[in-house]
Amino acid sequence: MKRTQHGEERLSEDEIAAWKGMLRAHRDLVVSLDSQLEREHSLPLSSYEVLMVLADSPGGRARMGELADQLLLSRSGLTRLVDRLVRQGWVERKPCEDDARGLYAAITRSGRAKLKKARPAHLDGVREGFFSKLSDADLAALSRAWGRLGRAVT
Amino acid sequence: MKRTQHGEERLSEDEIAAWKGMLRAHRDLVVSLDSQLEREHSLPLSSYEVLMVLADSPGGRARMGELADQLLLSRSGLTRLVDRLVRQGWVERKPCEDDARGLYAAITRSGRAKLKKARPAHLDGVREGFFSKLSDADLAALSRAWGRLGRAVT
DNA sequence: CCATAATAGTTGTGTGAGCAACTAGATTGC
DNA sequence: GCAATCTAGTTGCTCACACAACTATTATGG
Repeated sequence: MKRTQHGEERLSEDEIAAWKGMLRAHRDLVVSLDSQLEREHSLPLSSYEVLMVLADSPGGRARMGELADQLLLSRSGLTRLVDRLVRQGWVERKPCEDDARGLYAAITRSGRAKLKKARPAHLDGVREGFFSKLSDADLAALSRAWGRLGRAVT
Repeated sequence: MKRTQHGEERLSEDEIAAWKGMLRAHRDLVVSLDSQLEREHSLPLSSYEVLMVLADSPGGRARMGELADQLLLSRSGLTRLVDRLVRQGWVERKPCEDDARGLYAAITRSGRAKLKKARPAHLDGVREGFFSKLSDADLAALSRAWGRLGRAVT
């Protein structure tokens, strides 16, 4: 495994494979999952993820800020995403008892129904495009790698 | 390593770690590299990538279509990205001798100069945020995993 | 050859995202 | 107990991108 040093003008073949491979794999997966959801359930991946996080949250609700953090989204981005979901009737905003500035986004009955329909297909998509192609050893190695990257800088 | 089956309503903890880990790692890295380039060189990552591909292409030029494919970008997206680079004077469009429909995007002298300044810092950023945190075994495992995912479907 | 279809790239248009500025409510400290 | 500050969320604005429609050129086949 050839490694390059600080300041060198190029990466090694090995490094390029690991790095560009990630960019491409990520891209291909996200695009394919998003278009599958859109095609089969008229649901963008971003909306799906909101419903999923909410459904798995206690009481089916979460504070706007927490939701934005979990979804790796800016707060304004989340505001508008939730707007769209509210328009569809899948989410509603609820006041927060102990902080009048705060709001909960809460999944509605109809949101749960939507998610119930979409979830199995989506998870199968992830299994098919990702897990099924990887061995146990691959998965373990990936988890280990993400753990190491996790302790981030800047 | 627990694996879930087709049709199951949830993923296992192990699966979630491997999957969400990739989403987060990718996101953190791209954001950090993009803002570093923007901060230190006023150069978005997307523009940097164009310059890099062109500089590494024979004759410092590539057909618009090929470029779009390499950068995982739509054709129209690339048209506008190249527009911006042309405005900066870092790239120029050149007619294609053997196909009057086609165009080359070609890196200019000033584009090469820009890249020369930005490249070491960017590569160090990748080394710091990615390679330096991973062992040889990790890198090999990642490459292997990307190779398996590569044989894609849909 | 000439009509039809395919291809390369650009342009019109809509959308989802971020940043900075804003509003409203909470917290701190003097 | 009230001014200064901070925090939660939204709104104004801009921008990069994708898709679909378009133009110009090349390839096909009858």
